[in-house]
Amino acid sequence: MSKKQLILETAAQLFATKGIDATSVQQITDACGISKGAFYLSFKSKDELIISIIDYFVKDVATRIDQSVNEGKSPEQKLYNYYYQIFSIIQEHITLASVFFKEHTQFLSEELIQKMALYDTMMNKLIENLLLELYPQSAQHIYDLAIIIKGFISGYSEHMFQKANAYPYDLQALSKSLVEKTTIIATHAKTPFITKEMITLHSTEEALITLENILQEANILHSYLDDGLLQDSVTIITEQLQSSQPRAAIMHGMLANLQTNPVCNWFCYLVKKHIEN
Amino acid sequence: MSKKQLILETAAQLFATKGIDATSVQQITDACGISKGAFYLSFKSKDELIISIIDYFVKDVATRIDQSVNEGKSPEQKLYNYYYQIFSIIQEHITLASVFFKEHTQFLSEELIQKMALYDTMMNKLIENLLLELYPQSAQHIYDLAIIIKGFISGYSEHMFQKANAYPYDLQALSKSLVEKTTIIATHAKTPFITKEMITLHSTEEALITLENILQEANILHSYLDDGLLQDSVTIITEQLQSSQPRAAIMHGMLANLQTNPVCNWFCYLVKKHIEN
DNA sequence: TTGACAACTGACTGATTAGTCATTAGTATA
DNA sequence: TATACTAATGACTAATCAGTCAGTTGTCAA
Repeated sequence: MSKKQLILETAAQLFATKGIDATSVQQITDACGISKGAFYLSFKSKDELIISIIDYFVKDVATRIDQSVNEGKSPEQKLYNYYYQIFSIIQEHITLASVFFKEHTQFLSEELIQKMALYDTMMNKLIENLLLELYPQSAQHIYDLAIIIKGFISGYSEHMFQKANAYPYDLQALSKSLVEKTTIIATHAKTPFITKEMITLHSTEEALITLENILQEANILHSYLDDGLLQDSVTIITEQLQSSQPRAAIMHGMLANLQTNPVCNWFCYLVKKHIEN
Repeated sequence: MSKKQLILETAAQLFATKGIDATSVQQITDACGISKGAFYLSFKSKDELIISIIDYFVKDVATRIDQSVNEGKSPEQKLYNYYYQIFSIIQEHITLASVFFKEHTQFLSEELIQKMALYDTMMNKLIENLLLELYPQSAQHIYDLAIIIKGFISGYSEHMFQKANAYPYDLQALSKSLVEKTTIIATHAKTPFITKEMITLHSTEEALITLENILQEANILHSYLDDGLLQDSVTIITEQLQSSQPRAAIMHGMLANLQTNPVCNWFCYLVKKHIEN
């Protein structure tokens, strides 16, 4: 393997595990067993390396997909090959792809990752309950449907990103069209792909609505407020929640106070859900 | 607005336009009209700020979606509200979202962006031709179908990322299942969303297969090779392409030489397409 | 063996940036 | 007005890192 290719592939590996900005040229050359100077004989700059890596993998992907599709005997088999080849490539480059397609993961703290997982679970539950309600006869499809719905959103939102300046999207028409498509799939699909074993055990939504978490959220909210009245309202809510007999009228009033400021929405939402239970 | 909230929202704006790493604390405080010290009275570190921003927006999104779904009178309307609310949020935070969901855009050179657009066009054309072949009766749906296919891929691949360690995916079953779902939508969908005016004019695939571009690719490939025989093969191909009468036997032999090394795939692919025309 | 040339090295430079802290400005109270 | 306290400042430090270049090593032809 040429030195240039060695650097490129080693760097791709490091970028995939540590992130791009967190990987210094020194670390790349160390991993290659060469000096820093040698690096600059192959690439003019770190930027050029990054661009080369992207270019390198995009070419590989494009070639393989095109070839694979052309090998299909029938149109249907071509479509099959297209899907199959793309997922094979993703599986092969899974770590690298995850960095280039969602670079942000690197600096998420362990705590935030857990929190995000909770939010995600919450949203999944929401959509799954909705699907069960809508298509009770397609219960075995709801995990596939949930993924497909997310896929719809991702596909059309990426299209929105690209056209951000051109046309204002007619969101009502889009939403209507996606409801139609969701229903079509729910009523006609035969073979679900996601099986029960493949589903992560859901961490319960309740983890978000513990007294402990609400008190923590109260602290966070407090630090965002500068209005003394609102700050006191938050404090009073925490006092009431911790007392043996929270008084409904006080809670109601305090929530009314907070509802004037959108920053408080999340906190109010949690408190209300907590009261309901 | 409290100082903390001011910093958070200003920083979110700056991150959205310049990227996270490229935005220094100094720039944030300048934009807020406060000193650097004041920043550290509100946030312990830049990392805490980043985490707070994510947390802040995730909470906002989760609250709004949940509320909006609950307002739906029927299950179907709830699904509609779900789609509608998500797209509204995306449209509202479009720049911020694009940074957090695909941070890499910041360091892409203008040249590479154009190249990527070409690759993208190439892949779109591939899938659009395929769809026309498969569903000639659904011609007015192919742009929606192309987006949906990308959405399927994005949805299931994200699921793969999460389960990377758990189960090896059965890619054949997945591909089969997606062919089925694609066909279901193609045959049953009534109202396309993407209209003709919304489609960007395609830059032609030919831009990739010009002699000029192939010569440039020859240079790139050359720099990745250390085997003299392969390097010479590349050189000979460029000579032949520039001569008035390229000799088929030579081209064929040189391509055979190169085909032994996967690094040459893309170059071979371009040269073959060029010869075909 | 010598000389010429290319490949390679790693200490060094200059620029940038996160985070600190001694000092100052502002404000409320007595 | 004097005092006490908090909020805010910005020059400074320490660390990192991309990129350079004077010098070294390896190679091959004469």
